[in-house]
Amino acid sequence: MSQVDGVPRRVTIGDVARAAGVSPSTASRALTGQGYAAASVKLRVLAAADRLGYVPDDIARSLKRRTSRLVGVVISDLRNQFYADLAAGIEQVLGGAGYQMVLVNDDGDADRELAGARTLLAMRVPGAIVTPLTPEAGALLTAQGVRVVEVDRQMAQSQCDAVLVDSEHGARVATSHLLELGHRRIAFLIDELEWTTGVGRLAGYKAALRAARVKFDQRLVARVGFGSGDAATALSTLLDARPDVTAVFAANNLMASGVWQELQRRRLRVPRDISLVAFDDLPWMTMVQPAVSAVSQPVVAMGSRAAEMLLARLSGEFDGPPKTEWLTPAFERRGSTRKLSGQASGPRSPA
Amino acid sequence: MSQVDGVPRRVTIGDVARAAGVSPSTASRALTGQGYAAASVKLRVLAAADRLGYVPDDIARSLKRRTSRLVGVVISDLRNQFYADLAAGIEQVLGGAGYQMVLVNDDGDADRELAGARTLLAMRVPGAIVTPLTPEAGALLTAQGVRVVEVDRQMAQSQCDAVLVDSEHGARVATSHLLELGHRRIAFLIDELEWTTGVGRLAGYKAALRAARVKFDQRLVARVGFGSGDAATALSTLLDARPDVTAVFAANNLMASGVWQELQRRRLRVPRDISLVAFDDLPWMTMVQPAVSAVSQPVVAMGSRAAEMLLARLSGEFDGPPKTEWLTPAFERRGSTRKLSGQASGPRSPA
DNA sequence: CTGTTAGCGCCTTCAT
DNA sequence: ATGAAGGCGCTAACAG
Repeated sequence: MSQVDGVPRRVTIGDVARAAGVSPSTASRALTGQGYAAASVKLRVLAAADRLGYVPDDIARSLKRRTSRLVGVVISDLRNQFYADLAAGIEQVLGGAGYQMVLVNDDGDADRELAGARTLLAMRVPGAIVTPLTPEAGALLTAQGVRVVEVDRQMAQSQCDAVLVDSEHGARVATSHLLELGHRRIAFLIDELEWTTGVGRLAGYKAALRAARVKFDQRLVARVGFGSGDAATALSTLLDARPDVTAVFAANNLMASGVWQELQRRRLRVPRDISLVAFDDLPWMTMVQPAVSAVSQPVVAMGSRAAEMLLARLSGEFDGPPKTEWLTPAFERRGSTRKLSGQASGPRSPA
Repeated sequence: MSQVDGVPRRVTIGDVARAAGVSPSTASRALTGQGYAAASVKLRVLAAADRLGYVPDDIARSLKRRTSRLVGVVISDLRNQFYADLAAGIEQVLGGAGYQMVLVNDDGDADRELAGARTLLAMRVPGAIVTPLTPEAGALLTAQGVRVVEVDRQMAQSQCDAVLVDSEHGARVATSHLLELGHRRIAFLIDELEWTTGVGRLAGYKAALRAARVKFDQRLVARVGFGSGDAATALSTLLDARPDVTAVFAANNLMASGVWQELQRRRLRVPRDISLVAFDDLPWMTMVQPAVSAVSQPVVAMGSRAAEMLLARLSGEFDGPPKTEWLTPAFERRGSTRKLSGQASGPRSPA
């Protein structure tokens, strides 16, 4: 009955069938509810299964059905709350539908992204949700029949569903806010311009300037590395070169954090000496004094929505051509932005 | 060759074998490296596999081997950075060893934890890492031969490995710090006293008081609900009842956040009017002014270590009785704590 | 409504 | 060193 090590052999559907006095197939039908099974028999089988502590083997089931109940989720950095929230939203919907989430972190590395895709392929996942780094990984999966939904950003070439936030809109609103307050020289910090996110945010910034008839100045745009201290350094350099800057737009939460630290280090008073807006709203932004005005993205909802779209694809309920959904971010005006005072063109007052 | 929908039938080891002119068994040996295979044959098989884009089917492989390369990770709340960091640490180690992480969020609900355990059982995971809510889930897994490692907290009855932070030590150091600064009436906010974490933190707090010969006052301990605003409310009630409180110990990052907000709302100046220490250090604690003194836990390392222990168990490399490892937290003294001024017994100055 | 048969894709004896 | 055969646990046809 049990093995030497004390772990009993797992009970199979055969055991249940025997205990209930039926064939394995009948047991299977009774258990899964697929196909015919007399009510009385069904009861007997269920009772036997319960009594024996039967747990169906998903592996065998998946092999037979040629697909699993696993959904791959490939994100860039779980330690960034943005991605964690995304994953949380995804997991919530997936779990509710009986699917499991296999989480792969690619650390922003395209090779790891591709390796992750290959792993998912080997696992025969029916679908995947990715924050894409390159078009390759998604293409590989799609080519093998895996349903893919891109979240947060979209790779131009990709031919799959996507759930995105309207970056352009968010950045435009935030920038317009600064412009309305009288700011004219607004530094724009961003760490990438390859994805729809970076491109969209810069486009929104520019669009707002254009609408306000303020000339775009390339030198106010700082392209920042991905390191944690890079934003602070970049801002430092920029502020030294351009003492006339009166506001900063940090294009994501990492930049915002670096900017905040640098402003503190320089003892610049926000918003008196300089105004700040961030794209992507995080809890710390309302804990600091003053709270940081930010473009708030519905991150968890974005994850949930992506999972819903994927599930609809998998169930066949939704079968049209690739669809892209846009979620609208909300601008949260808080204390870090204020009307530019009298000497609009004067340099910042030193600490 | 390919099906109507354009998705080619997946290439199996049989296809590879045929292309290489060998039998499936030989192809298997060549591909896995298990068993004999002539060098030349191996090369031919590998080439064929590569050419055909062969991806071994993990499901079939798992069925045969009766175990998968998936490790279950059950945590309480991915949106809490603590758990996200834990998961990140786990994923990093797991991924490096060719394992995948199935992430299950139980939302602090015992039923969901148990359901998650059952799912993992069905998936035939060889191991799981859990932040336990109850002993049941872990016991169920262990009983079925799944290797379980508990992280962060330990359920008394459990007979499995665990990686924990020394809560008692951390809380003692933080409390002693306050005592050394002259504080005598230190509020202690905690949301649970069922787990080793809560118990340990309270024990550390008490131990420090004892060492300083300060009488423990039960009325200074606020038992707080799990909601986001609960900590603020609880602190509010406590401060009203005890205007003589001069310092607050928030026993986790959620409490700390609630406390911070309440102190802000009351316009209490930290550390002048009241000192604050937190257990569990989060980024926002160094962004606010003053920065919050905190017991910093090696969260990512704890996750990594748990994964390492699990892998050692799975490989058979480690085979002794259950082992519990303790990681030591570090106290980060920052601006939120300061020496109690002259009128040590006077009430806080009103805002 | 039920049982028999077959096979998902792989690996692993066991012969050769 | 290689191939043939069998089976992991389950379920979908098919026959009854």
